[in-house]
Amino acid sequence: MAEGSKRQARKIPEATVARLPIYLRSLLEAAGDGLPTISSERLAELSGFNAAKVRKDLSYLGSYGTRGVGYDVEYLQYQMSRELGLTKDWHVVIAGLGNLGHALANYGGFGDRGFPVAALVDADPRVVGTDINGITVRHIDELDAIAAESQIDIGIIATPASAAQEVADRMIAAGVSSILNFAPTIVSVPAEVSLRKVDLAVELQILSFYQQRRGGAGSTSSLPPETAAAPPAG
Amino acid sequence: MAEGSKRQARKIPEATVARLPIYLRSLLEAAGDGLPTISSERLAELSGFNAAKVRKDLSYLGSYGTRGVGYDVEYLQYQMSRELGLTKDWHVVIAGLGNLGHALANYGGFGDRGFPVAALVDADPRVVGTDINGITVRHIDELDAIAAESQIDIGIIATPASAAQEVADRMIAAGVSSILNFAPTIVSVPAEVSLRKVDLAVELQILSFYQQRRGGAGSTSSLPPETAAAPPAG
DNA sequence: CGCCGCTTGTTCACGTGGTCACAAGCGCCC
DNA sequence: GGGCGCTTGTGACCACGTGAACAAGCGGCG
Repeated sequence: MAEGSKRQARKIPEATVARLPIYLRSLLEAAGDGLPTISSERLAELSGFNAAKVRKDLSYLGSYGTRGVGYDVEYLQYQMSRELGLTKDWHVVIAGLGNLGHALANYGGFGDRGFPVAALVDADPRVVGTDINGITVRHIDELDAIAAESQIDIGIIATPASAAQEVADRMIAAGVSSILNFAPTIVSVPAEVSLRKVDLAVELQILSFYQQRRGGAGSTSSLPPETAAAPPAG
Repeated sequence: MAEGSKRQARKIPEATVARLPIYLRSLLEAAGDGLPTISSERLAELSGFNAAKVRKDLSYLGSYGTRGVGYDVEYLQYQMSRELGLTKDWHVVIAGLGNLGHALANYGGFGDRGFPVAALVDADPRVVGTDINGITVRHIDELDAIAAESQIDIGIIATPASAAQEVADRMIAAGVSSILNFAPTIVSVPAEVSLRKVDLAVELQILSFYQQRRGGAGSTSSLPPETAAAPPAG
């Protein structure tokens, strides 16, 4: 069968992709204020970037703006959601129900934003069988069965570092092709799997570096840090 | 008073700074295995980068390697810790004791790595006064007093988005010059304050983008994402 | 004591991303 | 219906980061 439509798959830079969710959040804010259209300048304020970058980023999605007027908030919101793949729900499995995993499982913001938690898994028999936020924790050995019951799109690793690689391997074996890793260790995945990582200790250490450079308690300034993001690793 | 020593403050690229904590973690691993020295190639394996990048990054710290041999693990570890400002403890205050803040407060990994939690603050009177991991939650209005009692170096914002900016402002007023923001909103800080942000929803949406591009359930591959990090915003 | 292999540190070329500036184009007003 | 102001979209330039290739240099062996 041929490709669905004449979708030419314009290549969107990684740096731009990382900003799209921020734009989308800003658009939601603007829509909440009842604004029908928004200019690149205003969107830049809301998202924390500059207007030129906003315009260039949006141009990768297509020419959805109107010169002299701005962007139609609702329409741009729709197009951006579509581009980000947010028109469908992505089912998430959380592995590791320690402090962090527990907090993630209880956090309701995922389901609201189109990422419902479909399953929770752990290896500790004392945790397996308990209920968290209405979901029963199952053993990680059941991962294949869980994936067979319902589609699992994204795996979140909230285990200790020592277990992270094996958990990732099992997720991939079960058909998961996007992984978000919170464990403070390197996880290797094949090229067709996306991997992103969040490491709290690393973030603190980066802050520590810049704070020390400023002279410990803040005197001469050196370089201010602002977080960027890259695309997931294949 | 003149500068302490002939510290010439070589400029380390932001991208390199973001990798230093990863190298340091890899060095700890190597030291745990009892290795006296390590080559750039092996360090590249452990840290997930390539050898050329490792060598270039390390060269910014100085010529701490020995040709034909490699890098002395312990010495490099020390130099890197010093550069990252990890020779002293950085005291952390966590604002917002919801799911995430609670998990962060209970997570012991911070203190171990040189970032002891010095205080917890919240605005909710039902939370103020409770004990978490041996620390009593205080009201956010006491932030100035808390900072006066003991040095506070880094502020972690784990509040709802609506409160984030005000919390940040109060932290800065209390003398905090490094902030890690978990709230899904833009926070503005003056140039002399470092800001980094972690947004779980954004991470998931980036994964969603690449997964959709691959064809939903994974067929043709497009681009794999690997997380990068930038320096904190001033 | 000289040679040889190994690994670093650096240089160079390339690609990506960011910034600026400006022409194109749309809507409104007169 | 024509002109004018406003905002987009894009093209060119520049800085940064990456990747490879190579010379410099150290240690060990004969």
